[in-house]
Amino acid sequence: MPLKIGDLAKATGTQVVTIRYYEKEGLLRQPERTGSGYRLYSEDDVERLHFIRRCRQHGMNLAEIRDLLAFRDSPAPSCAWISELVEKHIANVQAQIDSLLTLKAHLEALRGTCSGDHGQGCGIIDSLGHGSSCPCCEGLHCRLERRQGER
Amino acid sequence: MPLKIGDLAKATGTQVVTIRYYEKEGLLRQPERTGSGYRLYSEDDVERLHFIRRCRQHGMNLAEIRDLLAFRDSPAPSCAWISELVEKHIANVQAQIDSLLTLKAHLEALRGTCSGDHGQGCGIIDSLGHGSSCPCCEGLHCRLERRQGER
DNA sequence: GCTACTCCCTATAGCGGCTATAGGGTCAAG
DNA sequence: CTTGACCCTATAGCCGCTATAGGGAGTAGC
Repeated sequence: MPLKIGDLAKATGTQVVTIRYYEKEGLLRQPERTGSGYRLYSEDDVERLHFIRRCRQHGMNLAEIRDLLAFRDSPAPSCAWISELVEKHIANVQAQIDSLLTLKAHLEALRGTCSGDHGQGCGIIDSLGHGSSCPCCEGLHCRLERRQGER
Repeated sequence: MPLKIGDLAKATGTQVVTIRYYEKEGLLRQPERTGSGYRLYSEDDVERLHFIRRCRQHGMNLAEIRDLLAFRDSPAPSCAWISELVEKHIANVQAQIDSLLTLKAHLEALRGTCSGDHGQGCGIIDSLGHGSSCPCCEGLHCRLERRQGER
């Protein structure tokens, strides 16, 4: 027995609006409709949507998923490009990781500039620009005058 | 002598349109104008934009940068929140790294499913859904048997 | 029957941080 | 006096949703 959109949403952990969005984008096909226009889905659709969600979790974009679905629907002689796609994603993810590690190092250095040594400037603001000085560590140990009415 | 928007762009490695966008968003203030309406910038503006770009490189969003700029413009008694902001970003970046590492492991597992052992299914498509099988490794070494008309 | 409630429908706009496009004006060099 | 590089404004588009408005359908209890 067919599922309504809300059932499909629950079955796959997807928002109802997102399902309609995927349909509009051509990832899910036009479903059957009841007389009153309600969408009706089958188990196949549940699988298809699971597939899509899993791809999304792997950081693929909708265009890539469309390609994978097309292949799934009618396999072509070669799927070498699928391996390539996965390779590309691995490289991509690795690049993001590298960049985030660098970023983290920078942020930690930034944090270090406000460690409170002997009345030096706070350094966070200084490090970000290099001009005006932040008063926060003007006393010591970078801690907190209380400031009220700060959001 | 004042800079035109293109000069500022070059000096900071920013696109001209992005500079105008920052102005519209209230990160850069309304600059002087020539008689014919060209924007004119000073060295202060160069520094300010450098500050902004550095913050962006640290993954801060425009609202956060607006707050930092307001502080820079007129320092308040406490900047504890700045350290907190940096801490928050470090945690955030770490979370992204963790999530990407997991993702990478998954993608590598996915790649592994198409390594071509002895006629097993390709597994990439299989692993993403779990139903239809990908013909790619049906022979061996993940390459191209023909399969027609499934579903 | 009526009401209340939950679900469903379409259409449109908004998010962030730009980027692109259209349709012009300004200015210095050749 | 034309070419070409620069500048201007205004508006729309990108992605992957999410939110809002304004309504219809279906079911349970009175």
